[in-house]
Amino acid sequence: MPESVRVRFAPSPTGHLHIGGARTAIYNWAFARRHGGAFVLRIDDTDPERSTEENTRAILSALRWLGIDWDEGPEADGAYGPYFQTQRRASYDAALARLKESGAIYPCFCTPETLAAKRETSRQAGGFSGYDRTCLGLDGATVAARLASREPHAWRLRVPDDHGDIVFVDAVRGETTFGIDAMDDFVVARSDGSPTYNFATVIDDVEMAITHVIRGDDHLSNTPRQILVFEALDATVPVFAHLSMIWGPDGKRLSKRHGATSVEAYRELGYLPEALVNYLALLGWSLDDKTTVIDRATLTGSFSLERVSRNPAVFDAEKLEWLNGVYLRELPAEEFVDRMVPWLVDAGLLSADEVAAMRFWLVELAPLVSERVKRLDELASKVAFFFADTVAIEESARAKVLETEGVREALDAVAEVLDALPDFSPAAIEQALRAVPETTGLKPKIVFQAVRVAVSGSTVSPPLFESLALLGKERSLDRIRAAVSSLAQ
RNA sequence: GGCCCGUUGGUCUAGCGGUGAGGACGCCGCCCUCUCAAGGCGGAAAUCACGGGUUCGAAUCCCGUACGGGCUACCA
Repeated sequence: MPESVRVRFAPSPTGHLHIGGARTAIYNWAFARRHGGAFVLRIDDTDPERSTEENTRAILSALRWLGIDWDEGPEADGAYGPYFQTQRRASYDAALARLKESGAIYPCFCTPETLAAKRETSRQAGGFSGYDRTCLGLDGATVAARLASREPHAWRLRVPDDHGDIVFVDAVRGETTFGIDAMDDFVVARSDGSPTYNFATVIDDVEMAITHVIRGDDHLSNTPRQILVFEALDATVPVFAHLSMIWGPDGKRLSKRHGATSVEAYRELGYLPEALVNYLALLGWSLDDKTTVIDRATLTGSFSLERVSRNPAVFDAEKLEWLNGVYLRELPAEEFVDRMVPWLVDAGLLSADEVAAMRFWLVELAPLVSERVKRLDELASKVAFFFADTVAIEESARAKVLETEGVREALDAVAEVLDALPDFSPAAIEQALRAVPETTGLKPKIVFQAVRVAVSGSTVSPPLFESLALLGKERSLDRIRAAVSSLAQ
């Protein structure tokens, strides 16, 4: 690429960061990183009704959590600011003045009511339903007089009469053509002087020297209009790349009724940001014909618009879960502990100031559970028995496992054997426990399950011998003996 | 209505004129195994939306049709 790449992500702070928006951000970011360019974050906060500072903060924090860093934008400065549209009004006004000067735009005094009525009738008749250029036909004196009388008016971009069809090469869709006949003189400035979206966006992209506009499919039809603005401004038209939508399982646009849709919600559900980024990157882009697990470095090193898919993608929560499990398993124990601790603290299993002292123990615990969860939020219930003083034994587990002929005696024997162990290591425990069945006549599995239930309260737990070792001799024995006495008649 | 865009197993995708249409999730089975996972092996699952062309040859190129989506605002 000749000039240095500059891309932007321009969310509207009318809500939290949506999964679809996150994917757009990821693609922009990865593209910028890949080409050594700049990733600009711009806040499209021109809708005063719905935009809030709180949403802006939430979006920034979601992006940070994902690890999507921006080179310019809020809290990052940059030479092309300000990065909030509400602070860029002077730019829009200046551009408007320039276009008035050049005659590229003209005032329109038509009222919204008459426009709506005309639109309705022409649509009924079929065919073109754009503006009929009533106000373009006004003579100079009339316009001057009506302007002078401060009659309310919007400003419209005049589509040049000699303009051919609008053709551009979309980086993901290829050549796309819009017939010029279907283009009407659209409004660039409202009667209150404020710029419309299609105008403001272009001014911003021009002034921020954006080279590639990577955005959602829903803007594809806006592109010819925006190209007209670039041309009126005599600015270089950037490369456009339109991403298809993300759908829910029913083929409809992803929305709340499909479940979690915000990045924040996935964080709260116990997903790892690297897994979410990987999953989203793959939702419409592929590295090759076989790679599914793609780390950040690979993504930023190999992302390309050519490999972005053109069709809409259904969001598959199950695949995301699987991928999250993959990342969880790959985490080194130390790292896993760092991610796990907040969840355990939140669940009240330990307090923040106990963590340092327990670190070594937690690092031992990590591998026992890391390959048994797909989300961080499953952790607390799986390890709770390690932290409790006593365990509540599940009724079904008691009935199915403990109340079996010979189990009481076996547990007695287990307690005795374990008590005699000088070394309470997993290996020693295993050796000792395997010797018990021989004396009781019960199958090893039966005995192991009985110990598992006595100690963890459930028929499902992390590996038994390691768990006993981690729990410690004393607490293990207490629980086994408690189970025995609860069985005594 | 008009204008654009899209269509490969249930899902995400590879493919870019000649393939047994490959991979991943999910599903099923077997193995491993102290439970659960993880892992290993194997399997079912795609008339490449449909119909016409072009070509010796089409999932791949062209044209229609159907279905889905977007835009068509003084919303973004």
